[in-house]
Amino acid sequence: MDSEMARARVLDAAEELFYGRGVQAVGMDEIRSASGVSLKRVYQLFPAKTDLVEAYLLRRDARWRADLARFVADGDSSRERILRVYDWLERWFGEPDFRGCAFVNSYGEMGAVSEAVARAARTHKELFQRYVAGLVADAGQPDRLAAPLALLAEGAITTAAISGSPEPARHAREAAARLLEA
Amino acid sequence: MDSEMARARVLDAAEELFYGRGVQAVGMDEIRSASGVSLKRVYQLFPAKTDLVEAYLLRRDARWRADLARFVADGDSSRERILRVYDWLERWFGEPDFRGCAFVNSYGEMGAVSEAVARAARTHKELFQRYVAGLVADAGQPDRLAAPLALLAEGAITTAAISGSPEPARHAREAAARLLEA
DNA sequence: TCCGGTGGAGAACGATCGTTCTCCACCCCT
DNA sequence: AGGGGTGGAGAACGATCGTTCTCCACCGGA
Repeated sequence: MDSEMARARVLDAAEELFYGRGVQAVGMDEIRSASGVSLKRVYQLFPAKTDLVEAYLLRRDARWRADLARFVADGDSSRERILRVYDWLERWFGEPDFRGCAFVNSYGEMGAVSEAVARAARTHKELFQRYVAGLVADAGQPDRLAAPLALLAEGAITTAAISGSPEPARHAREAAARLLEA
Repeated sequence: MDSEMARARVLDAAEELFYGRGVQAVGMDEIRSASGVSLKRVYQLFPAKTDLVEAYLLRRDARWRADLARFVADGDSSRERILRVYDWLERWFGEPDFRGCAFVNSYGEMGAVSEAVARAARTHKELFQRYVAGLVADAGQPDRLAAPLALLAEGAITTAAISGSPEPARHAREAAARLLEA
């Protein structure tokens, strides 16, 4: 198994465990056993746990936004594409291992104590807001709609996570549609 | 110092430390030194750390909602009172030690591993949503507005926490006003 | 004045965890 | 065939932390 492969396996295991149970609740030894990569190799690839946490967040950010953008791009009109953001959220909320936003969770857990985690969360949210702003601009809608549309999505993620129901995505979608009408 | 007083001091210290740095980042010894209550007494009052965490969340929920309701009640009209929710959030976001929603943070940190924390977060959010629904009903607005108004508030809290800016409260307020117009 | 019990200070214990080290098997190069 | 270096398994180390225990000072009642 080459180094590329080992790295991917470690990151896969880290993502599943960190996201599913929280960063501090998962020990490095558990990542070793879940990934099948020896502890020595894990520490060669990621010299400290914080490096692994950072890599996990960066990779997840890229994949999350790419998945969202791919789904949204299938919309027929620019207005429809905005609303498809909430459809995608609803699908996400329905996944059995959905547990809210990895960045919000990590920020709540370590944001006060780890500047790297805080920065990763800030960057992720900023890129999401910029993406929404792009959709709004493409639809010829006024710029001021971007922030509330992002807030609705953000609120839906948190509410769905804590309540355990995907319903907030539909409420957010309806409200977004109403904001787009005016 | 009687038992009531000791309990209050411990909870005050726990709230400041747990909210400020996260539950797992704070040791019981630090709560002892911050509260001035001996470790033995702390454990008499709260037999385990989880009991202290639960008491912290319960007390914070009660006070948070009471503070909000007191501020909102000063609004002149029922419509104005709904919008004052976002004004109160903006004041909260501006406080120097604001670090997001204690329940969202605790849920992200321990929700997957502690059913008590998950339940406290669910209850808190449910009571907040019910409170918003009451304001909507008082204003004679349709019930379906309650959920999106709560989502805007929820999104504003998370976004303000991570971005470090109180601005999301104003965006949420403007969007809420627009939803109330239709 | 003695005494039992309450409470404080802090050491001690046991577990967990991040990180490193030891020891050994394997394998490519000459 | 021999040797050096890579990698695996897992023990070991040092720190932290939740929780308990020890020892002692104090204090109200006989």
